Amino acid sequence: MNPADLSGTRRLAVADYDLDATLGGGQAFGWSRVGEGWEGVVAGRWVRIEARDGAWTIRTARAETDWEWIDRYLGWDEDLAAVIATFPDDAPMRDAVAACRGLRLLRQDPWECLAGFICSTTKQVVQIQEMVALLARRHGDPVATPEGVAPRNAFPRPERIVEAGEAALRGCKLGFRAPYIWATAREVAEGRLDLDALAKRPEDEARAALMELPGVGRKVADCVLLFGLGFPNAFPVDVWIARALGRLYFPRARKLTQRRLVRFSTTHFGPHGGYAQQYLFHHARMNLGRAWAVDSAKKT
DNA sequence: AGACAGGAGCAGT
DNA sequence: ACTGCTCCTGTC
Repeated sequence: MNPADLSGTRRLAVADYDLDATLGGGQAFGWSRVGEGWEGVVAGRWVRIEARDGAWTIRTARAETDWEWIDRYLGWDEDLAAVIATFPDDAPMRDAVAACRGLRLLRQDPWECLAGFICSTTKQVVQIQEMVALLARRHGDPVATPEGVAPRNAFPRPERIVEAGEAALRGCKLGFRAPYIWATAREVAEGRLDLDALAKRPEDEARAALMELPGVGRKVADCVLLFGLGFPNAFPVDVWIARALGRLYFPRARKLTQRRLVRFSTTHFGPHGGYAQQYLFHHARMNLGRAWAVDSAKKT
């Protein structure tokens, strides 16, 4: 290797992992498709991942001796077959698994995950990505990038969000979410909420603590529990899931309350309900489409 | 061009 | 417990 090239490169064989669905499917908002790969910032490091014929190339700006940070984030060594085996054996799940096999759950930084999903309310993925990118560009700390790659910042830590102030956050197109993010960042920055500690608490307690935060309701809290804190049974019910569940499991129901869907989802889908949810969600969005979902919602 | 988007919080019933 | 309204901002 050229001694002037200080970047780290790692190659490994990964099976049963759909990188596009996982990084671009709406569970994380900081990734961009660049050429044949994905580029983002994980644990304060710029990283590029290319998947080709089951072989991955992971590239970093600096040489790395320890890859635990990215292994943990991607969770590629998780036994997907074992997870899928816990799903209920019904037609909707079989269809979703057949269509999306290889879709995975990421293990994100809890703060970045929380901030991202506060931004997500009443927004579509591309718009959330834009807000998150603006926040990073204007308020995040720079990370090292390889020669020839444009400078890039990490997602701002809570302290930087607090410093930025609400007006600057509105400038990042956060709209009415600006005061939510700001106040939540302050709770974390000033030590009143220890996000990492939530992972060790019972799910109900962790959820309740999250829902104390401004801008965090049940759905956002469940996203953070599932995508950031590692609670495998957390099951975010957004409009897509609500429509999909209604159509697939309650085709004759007159109306479905959020509460009823939450109760159904947390009991019916087993110990890895969150994983099952991601499959149903992605399948409904990618393979069935909006017309399918909306039509079903109206056809009460 | 008015509704709507991968919600939350609030008041009112 | 449920309904209805508002909160920014783009997009179709």
